Amino acid sequence: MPPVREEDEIREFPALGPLEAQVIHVFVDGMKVLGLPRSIGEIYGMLFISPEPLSLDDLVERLGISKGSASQGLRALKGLGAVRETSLENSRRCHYEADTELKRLVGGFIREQVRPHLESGQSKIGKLTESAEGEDDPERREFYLNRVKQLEHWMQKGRFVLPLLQKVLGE
Amino acid sequence: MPPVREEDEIREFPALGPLEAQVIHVFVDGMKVLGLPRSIGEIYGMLFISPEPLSLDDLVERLGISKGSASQGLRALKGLGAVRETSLENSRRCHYEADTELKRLVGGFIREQVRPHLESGQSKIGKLTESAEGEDDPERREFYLNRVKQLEHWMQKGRFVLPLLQKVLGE
DNA sequence: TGTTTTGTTCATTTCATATTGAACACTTCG
DNA sequence: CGAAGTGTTCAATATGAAATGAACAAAACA
Repeated sequence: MPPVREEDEIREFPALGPLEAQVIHVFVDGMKVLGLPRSIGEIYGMLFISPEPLSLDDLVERLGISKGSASQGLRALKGLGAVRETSLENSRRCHYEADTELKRLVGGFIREQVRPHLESGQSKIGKLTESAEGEDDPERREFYLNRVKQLEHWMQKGRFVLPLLQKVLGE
Repeated sequence: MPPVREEDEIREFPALGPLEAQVIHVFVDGMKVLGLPRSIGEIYGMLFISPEPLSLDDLVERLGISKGSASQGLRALKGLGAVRETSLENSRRCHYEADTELKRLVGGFIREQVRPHLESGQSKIGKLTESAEGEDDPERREFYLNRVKQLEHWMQKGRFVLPLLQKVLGE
């Protein structure tokens, strides 16, 4: 497998300059770490490095993605509070710009991506105790109940740590 | 689409009791959030809820996964420090048990999954400034340099927050 | 009203990644 | 030594999530 040269990466976005392409790569990687699709990274990166607000069709052209992707990506980013709509005068299209307040971004991510999973885990764990109680062998039952306790303890830590994170990262 | 009943989920693991199946589901979901493959969640979950250490073939049988998956999954879990090898007497096979110390788990995850990405992002961002300097229009250049600064600032926060996380979650 | 612009939806396709399983290496035993 | 037991590797495959794009609304014009 030949190594990927930087030029190759940049040709990925024929409509963009090197800086824009590099920034977008950073965000694509970042979003991947957070479990978000690459198109969302591309869109946010594009808006982040654009001095002017961009319309949906701007994104479609510059990134070479479909209208569907752009639409869905923008919806998700709005949900995260990562993108602001601005109604530019002398155009009836909607234009978007990146919101760069870390506190808001972290908050949105936690609200949309972390909390739901924590809560569903929470409810799953709630049902575990009764399953453990059903074990006949007392030694095993003890072990199982301990493990369930452990899980509950971890969840507790999780709930404790989230607001802390928000506070620390809040500028 | 008919709703998934709990029985259906449990039939997924014919060799397991309800408690084991439920616990494994919790870990599969959890690992998915962290971006790790389901087989790793299954293996760790199985070990977590097993009172005795299990061999590779135990995992293959009980979870219904391939030897290849089990082997690779165990390797990854060892890398994360989430699994301990114990050499059981009267068996020459290697047996494994879950390590449940949260501090160790968080540390392993940060070391294996988070740090590498942070560092690659770091180096990418390092190269951005020169690209921004290349912009001719002074107003745009100013904007670009500000955004790059912003990125650097975020990275800094990230590096600052990780050890804090480890400390807070350390039992 | 009909037409154009703008954006959304969702069945299909594409693509990245996880999983498989057969071949392989290494031990241990007889 | 050969045979059986144990675990790894990796090319091929299966799977699931994301991207596509055509059909569809909804609004803005003329």
